Amino acid sequence: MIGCPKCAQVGTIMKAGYVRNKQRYVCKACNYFFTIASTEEPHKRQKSRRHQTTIIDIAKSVGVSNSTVSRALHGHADINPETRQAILDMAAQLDYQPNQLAYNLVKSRTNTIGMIVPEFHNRFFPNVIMGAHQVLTEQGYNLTIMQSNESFAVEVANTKAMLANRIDGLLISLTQETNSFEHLQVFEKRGIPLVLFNRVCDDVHAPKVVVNDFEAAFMAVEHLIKNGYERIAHLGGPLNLLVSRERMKGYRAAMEKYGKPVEEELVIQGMLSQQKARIYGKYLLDLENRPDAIFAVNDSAAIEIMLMAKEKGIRVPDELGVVGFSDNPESAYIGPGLTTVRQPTIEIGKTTARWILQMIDDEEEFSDGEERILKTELIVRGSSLRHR
Amino acid sequence: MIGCPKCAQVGTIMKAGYVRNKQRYVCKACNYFFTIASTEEPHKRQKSRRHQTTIIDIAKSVGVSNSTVSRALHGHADINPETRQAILDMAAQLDYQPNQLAYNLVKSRTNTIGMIVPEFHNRFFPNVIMGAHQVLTEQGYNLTIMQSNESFAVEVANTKAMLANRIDGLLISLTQETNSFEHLQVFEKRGIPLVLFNRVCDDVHAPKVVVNDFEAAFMAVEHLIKNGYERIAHLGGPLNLLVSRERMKGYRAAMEKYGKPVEEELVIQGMLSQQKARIYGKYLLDLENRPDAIFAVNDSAAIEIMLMAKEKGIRVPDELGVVGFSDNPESAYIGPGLTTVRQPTIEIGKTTARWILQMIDDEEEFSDGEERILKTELIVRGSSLRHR
DNA sequence: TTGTATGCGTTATCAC
DNA sequence: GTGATAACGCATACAA
Repeated sequence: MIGCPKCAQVGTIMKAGYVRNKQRYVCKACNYFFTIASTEEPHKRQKSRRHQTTIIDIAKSVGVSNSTVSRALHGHADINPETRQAILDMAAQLDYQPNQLAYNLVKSRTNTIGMIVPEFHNRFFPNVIMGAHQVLTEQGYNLTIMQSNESFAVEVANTKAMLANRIDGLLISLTQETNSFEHLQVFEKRGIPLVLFNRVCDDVHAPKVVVNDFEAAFMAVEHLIKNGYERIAHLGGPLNLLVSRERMKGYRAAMEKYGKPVEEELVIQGMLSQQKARIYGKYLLDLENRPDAIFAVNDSAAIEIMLMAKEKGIRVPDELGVVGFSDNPESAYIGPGLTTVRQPTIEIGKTTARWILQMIDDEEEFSDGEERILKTELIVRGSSLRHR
Repeated sequence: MIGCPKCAQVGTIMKAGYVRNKQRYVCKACNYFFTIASTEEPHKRQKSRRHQTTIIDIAKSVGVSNSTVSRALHGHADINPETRQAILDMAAQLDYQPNQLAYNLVKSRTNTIGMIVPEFHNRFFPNVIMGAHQVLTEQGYNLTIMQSNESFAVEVANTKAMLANRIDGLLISLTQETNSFEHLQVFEKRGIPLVLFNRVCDDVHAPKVVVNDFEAAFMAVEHLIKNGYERIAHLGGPLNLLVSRERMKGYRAAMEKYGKPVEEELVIQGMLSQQKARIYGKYLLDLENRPDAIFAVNDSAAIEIMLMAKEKGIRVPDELGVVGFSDNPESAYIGPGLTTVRQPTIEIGKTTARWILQMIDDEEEFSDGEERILKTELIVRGSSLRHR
């Protein structure tokens, strides 16, 4: 029990916070404040087993203030080269590792861009990541990747986490399920740059990077038509995905342009899973009056079709033309080769990354849904070249 | 120009810091300190255009202290249900988003696991990521992915960034170039959990998750031998990769076991690029006395071999058996099908993730290089089945 | 050129 | 049940 240094009373003393690592007390009797150097417990500093050395440690060791250390570490001007060197040496000696968390907190920016992708199953998103990663690292940004796993709930959770972690910008490609967009509109509201790519939507005011799905689909179908196919089916993706809708439109437009009637029983709109592809494929191939060509919304589906055709003894491309979308690696190697649409995946990544950096630098206003449309390329292989 | 409230002089006033958000001044004439509520500029708070609402804002609005708000937000006990609800409502109304940075700083943990992979070119790492991601998100952890791009320098930079961002643990697969390991030993020194996978090394005391490369290679070569191939070449990877060395050993062991002499001109050790694969493949196929089978260190190389064989009119599998490693998606579709070794990629990811979580929870000591070895599976396809 | 003091947004300790 | 206030580690405006 301690007594008051002023009125010498005992039992009237209570703690009153800390001052410079010393316990501060107040005497209730005489209202006198005083401190006592906390002897047995040097409060925090160096307390925890795993104390990470901080700039304060360096400052103490060198005998300067923490601000000087901070300046030295950041190569600010106006600093004595000798102190500076001493600080740098001490930092190395103490194995100093800057704490990015503290830095970010005080700067309220993280130099980190977030990216949310729906899946890692195909080459598409890994490639986009590679492209974005390259641009971002060149500019000194980190890239944090999350995966929504085609689940709306996970996507929302991911955006929340990104927000909480105060990323400087978000690149996102939506899930198949995503039909509501509040979780994205938050970014707009808070002025955090946002760029959508590939799986985009019209309900959020943010730049979008896409490919010319409509044109690509149009060209793919046109290619089939020019190769003599007449009754072309379309195995499409879920209609809440813009890309599916665009490809569907492209299909219909091409059919119309060349005067081919679209038989609705040959047009399917569904999910993208492999299982579904098999089911729809079977349906199409088992039709009494089966199509002589199929334009599939992606390569996985197209490949399923080709495998089933083989099982059923239907010859590709003579009895059945097939065109896919995306140019998966296996498409070059299967059967007679799968004709498909190649997407500039790396370029998509680079473009989205450049755009968001620009938004950050320019503090550019959210554009009213501006779109950048990258060009695809039709890769013609055996599956669509009928031997006449 | 303001005058001194005490001596009423003007022009003797200078700023002297802030006190409770008020500008503090001192009169140089009479040495009197005083403050003036900064009217036009309420200092910080709400100053920045993009002020994020904080718990303090909530506290003020509700009329309680920030500690109460903090407790309410975290569902602590001992809080009046009404105040609690009021706080929650206000939080929603003000669109409060917790600042993870501040949270992390004070807790000095981030709930984030870092992962560094050398490349995104093959399916391997994306799959590992999927596995790890699943386990980590289930346990409430975030996963931050970085890519070293097969560059040692980038790898070192990445580990530094991870360190700076105070991740709670690191999962890493090394680059082909990595021959020194100080950047990893730092983790050990600082007690940050570290797990190596796939591309591991013996120079750092950390758990490793690998597959049975030796056995797998042994079985692959054994399979070729049992299918009647005699002079089996090995197109190996760079020897500083442990996986390459193990596969090489497995190859040699199998050859030895079955009394096949290893002809050193049929054994190549090199880098993994596609270009190199073509060069080495050409060398092997152009040999005067060319091998009748090739065991390649990965599928990309094996596929290059198959393509070149086709170009040269060498029939696979009759004139040349080929076995790869990894089971890339295209391997199932090429030519007669590529026999290969399937790695449990998803499981690798899950295992590394589980392990690092365990290390975090148990504060487990760094094990002395303990290893977990997952099983591979030989996928037999046409490329190794000679028609006798 | 260097030091002082304050703030970034939270949590946690302790007094009440 | 609630309120002060000290950290967390760093940057920086001002003062010196």
